[in-house]
Amino acid sequence: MCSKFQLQKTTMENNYQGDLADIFLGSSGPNISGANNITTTSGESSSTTAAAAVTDRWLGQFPSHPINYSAAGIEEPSVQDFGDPFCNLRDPLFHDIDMLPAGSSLFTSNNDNNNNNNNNNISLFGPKILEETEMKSRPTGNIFSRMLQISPTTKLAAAMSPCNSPMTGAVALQPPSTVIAGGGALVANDAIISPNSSKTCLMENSGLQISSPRNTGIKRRKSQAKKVVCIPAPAPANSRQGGEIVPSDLWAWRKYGQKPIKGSPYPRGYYRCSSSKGCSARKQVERSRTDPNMLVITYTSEHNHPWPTQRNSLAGSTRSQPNNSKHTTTSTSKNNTNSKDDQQNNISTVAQVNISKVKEEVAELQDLRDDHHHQQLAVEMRDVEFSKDSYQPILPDSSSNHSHEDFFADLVELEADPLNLLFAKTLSGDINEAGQKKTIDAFNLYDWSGNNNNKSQADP
DNA sequence: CGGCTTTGACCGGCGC
DNA sequence: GCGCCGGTCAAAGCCG
Repeated sequence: MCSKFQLQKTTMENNYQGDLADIFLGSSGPNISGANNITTTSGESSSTTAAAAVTDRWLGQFPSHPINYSAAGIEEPSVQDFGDPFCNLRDPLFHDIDMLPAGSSLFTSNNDNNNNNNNNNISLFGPKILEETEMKSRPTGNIFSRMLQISPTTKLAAAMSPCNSPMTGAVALQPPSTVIAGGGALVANDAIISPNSSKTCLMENSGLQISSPRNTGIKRRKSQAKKVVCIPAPAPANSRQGGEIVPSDLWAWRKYGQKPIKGSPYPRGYYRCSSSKGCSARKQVERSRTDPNMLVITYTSEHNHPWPTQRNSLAGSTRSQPNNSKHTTTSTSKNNTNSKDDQQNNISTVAQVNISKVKEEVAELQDLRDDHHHQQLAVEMRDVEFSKDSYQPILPDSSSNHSHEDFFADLVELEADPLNLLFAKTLSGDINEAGQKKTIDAFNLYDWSGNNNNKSQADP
């Protein structure tokens, strides 16, 4: 129950600071169990948590595509398969396949159902970024067999047809260091899978060519690592001519180009990180040519800076959403009287603000601790080995010998990953130094009402 | 005024 | 070598 596993860097670059592997995928699909069933750690009946709320509300942006499992030839998720109190928690928000210890079989194949009862032991939070070599080495029959690696040298006939899988309501974010798949698709290092499906959501990647004609002549086309995310398109394809409504994430992106792609009726948009000058992070957004309801986002390179927490660094990050042009981060920061519809439109923006708040709260808690050792861990969190038990949600019947020390260790671990913290807080609440449950307003995180006047909002 | 999107042009990789 | 294709640049205009 306490197995440990390594936090690993991606294969891209050593100074990876979280983007490509940092995908959060939520789920709004009604048939994906758990997305709406997250319970609080105290087991309260009215326990649809803020996390679930945020998921729902966030995903409210996106069209819902109920899965017809039978029609799709997909084995419908069964409660028996995950018959444990962790099931619903893990499934919707923390189906972090990447976090699985070697040999775990969270999403077992049909031949692996016997292992399902062991799922209790799987961490919900331990971020683990698989390296390509590790993925390759995974034996078939477990989760990793479904992670199809998309290497830059592999040609795939199923070009840009990632959406055969029944992913529903997946949302992409890029908080550092975590891959969280919420019953939808999981994006790993150059791979994407659909955990609820026997089908693999495979992204053609080799065809994507990254050139830097005006750079130093470095050939990058085949060597450039990429990550591909497939998410439900927030709006119909005809929302705007040539434009896409791109779900914003925690980074600020600036569109620098758009090209029609041969073979696809949909253009591809090119975005670069505008959070920091000199940041080489880029992403490409286009609709799947086989499923216009899905957006294919390809991330290239990585951010060379921490995530944007300043308001201005996020400015315009949602501008690509034409209907939201009046509700960008700027308006969010100075106008708290948005209508409900506006709130929906601003979900991602609010999330960004709340993430900043989470960071500040973490900082406060850390001040309380004054634990130098863990401070050090925070600095080195990317390389630190940690116990996955640290991320075990506190549930009534769970073996919660969860010491306060461990909890604070969690905080440190989570510091660089506010999204993780976001959910961790929701699940376990906050504990002060005396070990008492502290009802920190985790819901502040999900204050979509726009009435949040908390000073920790990023805008000064 | 700063930052954004749009869009045509430019450039390099790749296949034939 | 040539042409296609995709990725990027940069000017122009828009927006708050």
